[in-house]
Formats: sequence, structure tokens, C-alpha cells
Amino acid sequence: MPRYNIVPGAVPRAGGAGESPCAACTIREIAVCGALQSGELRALTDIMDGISVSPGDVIFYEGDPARYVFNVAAGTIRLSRLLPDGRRQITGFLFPGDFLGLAYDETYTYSAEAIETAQLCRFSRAQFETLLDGHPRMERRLLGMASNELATAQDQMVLLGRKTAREKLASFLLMLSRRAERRGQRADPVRVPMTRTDIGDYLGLTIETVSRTFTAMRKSGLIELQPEHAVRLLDFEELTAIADG
Amino acid sequence: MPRYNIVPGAVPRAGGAGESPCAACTIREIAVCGALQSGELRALTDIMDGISVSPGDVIFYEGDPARYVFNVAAGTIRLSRLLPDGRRQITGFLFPGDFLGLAYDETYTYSAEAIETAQLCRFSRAQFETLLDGHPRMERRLLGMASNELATAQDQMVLLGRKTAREKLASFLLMLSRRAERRGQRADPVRVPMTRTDIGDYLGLTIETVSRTFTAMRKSGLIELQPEHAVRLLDFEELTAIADG
DNA sequence: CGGGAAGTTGAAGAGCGTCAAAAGTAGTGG
DNA sequence: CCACTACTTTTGACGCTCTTCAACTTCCCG
Repeated sequence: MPRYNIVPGAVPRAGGAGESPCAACTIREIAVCGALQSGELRALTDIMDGISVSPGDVIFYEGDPARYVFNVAAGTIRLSRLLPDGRRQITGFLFPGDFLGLAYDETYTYSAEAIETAQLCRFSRAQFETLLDGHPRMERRLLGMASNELATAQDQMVLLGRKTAREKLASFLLMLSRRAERRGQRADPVRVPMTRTDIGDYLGLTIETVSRTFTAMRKSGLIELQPEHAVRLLDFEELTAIADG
Repeated sequence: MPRYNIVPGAVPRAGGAGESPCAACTIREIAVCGALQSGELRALTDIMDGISVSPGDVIFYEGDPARYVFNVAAGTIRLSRLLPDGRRQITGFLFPGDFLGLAYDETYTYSAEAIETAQLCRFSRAQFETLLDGHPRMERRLLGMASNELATAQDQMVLLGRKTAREKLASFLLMLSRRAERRGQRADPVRVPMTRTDIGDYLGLTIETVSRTFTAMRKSGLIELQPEHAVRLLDFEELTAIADG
């Protein structure tokens, strides 16, 4: 299984010679980097590498020493944990603007793999922590992001522990839709870049149940399955009602 | 449903007149407060109220404005979320040394209730954040605790999404045992202060399944159900093997 | 085109939930 | 001290949702 390529300074595209490439970054405002003034971006760029990953590439494995933290600049990442017998739980999907590497403890506690071609900003963890020392606003932002992730994790626990297959899938589609909207993409024909296997492993279901539930929702007029992994949400209200129980 | 009583300076017991009550706190080392030098404790005490809660008392409800953060000094707390139809998911249990209030977003995203009589150190969120500004080591510690909580949340997702009832219960008992040990209590006859309902709502099971699974584990010689909600772990190795899949 | 992966559909079965009732436990007051 | 009540836990019978196993179809990329 291939890992990633290091493409120094390639992500995102650099502007002028002395200017930080982050200045042109479209998702900076929703990422950690948004906590920095444009004048401070230099400090960030100096310790950054651009990383390019192809679908299926592993960014790091559960158990690897946690040497880096990342920012997702483009693409989709899945985070997962394995049980010894191969059962898998996907603990989250990351999209542009998301931070990767928060939950560490010397080693990573989960694996990170690319679902779609992705661009990442990579920082050595040690250097990144040093940077935080000098930029308390950034550290506060990171704490806020961790706090948000915890709230998301709790949502997911409710979903996994107490929702039916139908409710799980409705919640999933709405989550994708809302997150796309937050990144400035259209919310309705929502792109679903992950496979049925990924969806099942995220929702605590089998691929067959995911497929059957998609079909049932299509037949009852809730959604429309379009080409290229797009899903139209035909009845937003009803979907929300289903998702919330 | 009663809420809590404010007992200024009562938690934990104060030592001398000018001395911070925290100086005598037995769980300080494992709490956020451990990041402070003993000389800095005064700053913490100044913005602190002691809170006393009885079993069943609500510390705050999901949706309440997030005005305070807390430290658990004694007792057991459960965090939970409700679906509109009453289905409940317990997202975590808190024990002495745990921090309460991390995942906020103007309002609390979960409810916190006492299972056993508990003592809490309460801080106004605004004052606490001001305190953090002046104590970067404490903020870093908080980030580390958030990071740990995220890892724990991911464990719980694996449990909820991919484990069987038997595996869930084994994981639960071992978790209680390990956390008791970390607080310096004995790990083997582990105290289980929560009801079957709480356990079920934590593990994504019904009380009947929890009860049946306890019985099955008892009959196969894995555990022994003792009086006063104590459980002896008769075969640690086997329990671990079951818990890990 | 062709081959492999991804997705769909069907039939049968298991694990856990639901409903119901009994047994145990704890707190209260005469 | 014991009866009374209310709650928690256990146990049983049955049913349903989701899983498992299997075959088939569709999609995609060289």
C-alpha cells in the first residue's frame, strides 16, 4: 500500500516569491490557520510540507509514532480503527479545512487513509507545538476545534448506539450536506465520495443494509441516486425528521 | 428534579487560612489543576465554587447556556443525550479528576447528572478562559485532556458500532477497572455504581440484554456479582481477549 | 471490450429488542 | 422489627431488525 508523496511548497499553490502560499488558501478561514493574521502565516509556511495522496493511500497507521499533524487542504480522508479480527469502525471523515492528528498519545490511535485524491499541509508535531507556544490564539482555536470534534463524536455515539439503519443513513446524508455547505459547496445534490463499505463501517452497518436502506429511501421518494456518487435530497424536512428520531 | 447546592470553599476541605484548599486535593495530579505550581493554585481557588450534588441531581441540561466548567472532585457523573422520543445515549461517565464542560458551543451539548453523591469544583467559563490566558501550561494540559477524550470517544465508537453485547460488557468492566486503578483504587473487585439502565444506555443495549449478559458471564466463571454493586473479575486475561474482539 | 471492484437483491438465520411477570433490594413509617 | 411500597434486576417467550451467505448486476478503468 503506497503512502504519500512530499511536494514541498506545492500545497496550496504559491503566490509571489515572498508571499505565503497560505495567503491564497481558500479554506483558511475555516481551518486552524484562520487564527493567524496574514503577517503571521510565514511562521506556518516555514514548518509546512505539502503532501499529495491518491485514493487508497495511507497517511498513517494506527500505532505509528505520531510525528506529524496535518491540515486537509483538498480531498476526503477516512479515519478508522480495526479490531484484531478485521472488523472496522470508521471514526470520521475529514474534508478540506479539517485538522488531522489531534487525538494522539505518542502514537496515532487510528489510521488515516485517502478516499479521494487529497492535498494536505503537513507539520512536524514538535515544531507545531513550538509554534503554538508563540501563538496562543491558535492554540485556543485548536482547543475549540477539539471541542467541536468531541461534540461530533457524541453525535456519532447517539447514532451508533440508538438509531435505526434508516435514521443512521438519513443522519449521514444530512451531515455530508451540511458540511459541504459549510465549505461553500452546494448542499443539495450532495456528493458521497465513499463506498458502501465505508458508509457501513461508519454507521455500524453492513454494506447490504446500507444498500437496502438506500433503495428503500429512493423508492419512498426521499432521495434520488444520481450518477457520480451524487444524491439528491428530495425531502429535506422529512429526512431531518427521520434523522433526529 | 433538584439541581446542585453551592458550598463556597467547601470542596475539597480547606487547609490553613491562607492556603489553597486545592493543596490538599488528592486527585489534583490527575486533573487539569496538576498543570499549576502550588503557588499558582490561589488563582484557581479565587474563581472556584464548591458544588455538592446528590444522586439524580442535574448539574446541567443539554441546551443550557454553557456558563460553567467543572472539575469532578468526588463521586460519579453521567453525561447523556436524548433523542426526541426519549431514547437515551450515555456518552460518558466521569470520575474524580475528570474535567466537565469541554464540549461546549455556547450551550452544553449533553446533560450531566450525578449517579452518586458528588463534589465538583465549579468555575465560570469566562473566568476560567481568562485564567488560561495567563497559564499556557494549563491550556496545553486541557488540550491534552481533550485529545485523550477524543481517543476515548473513538474507542466507544468501535464498541458501539462493531462489538457484540458480550464484548461490550467485557470492555465496560475493564474500563471501570482501569480507571479505578488510575485513581489509586483497587482494580479487582470493581465498583459499578450505575444501574443496568445506565449501562445499557452507555453500551447501546437494553437493560434486559445487559442483565442476561451479566448472568451468562457469571455462569461461565468470568465474573462474580458481589453485594453493593461490586463485580469480581475472575479471569482478567479472558475478559481482555473478549473485550478486544 | 473485458475483467475486477462496487453495488444490488434475495432467502434464511442470529442476536438483540420487546413485552410480560416474577424476584430481589432499598427506603419509609407504624 | 416488620410490613408496605417503589424501584431495580432477573428470567422467559416471542418477534423483528439487521446480518450472513449467495448470486447477480452495474460501474469503471485499462
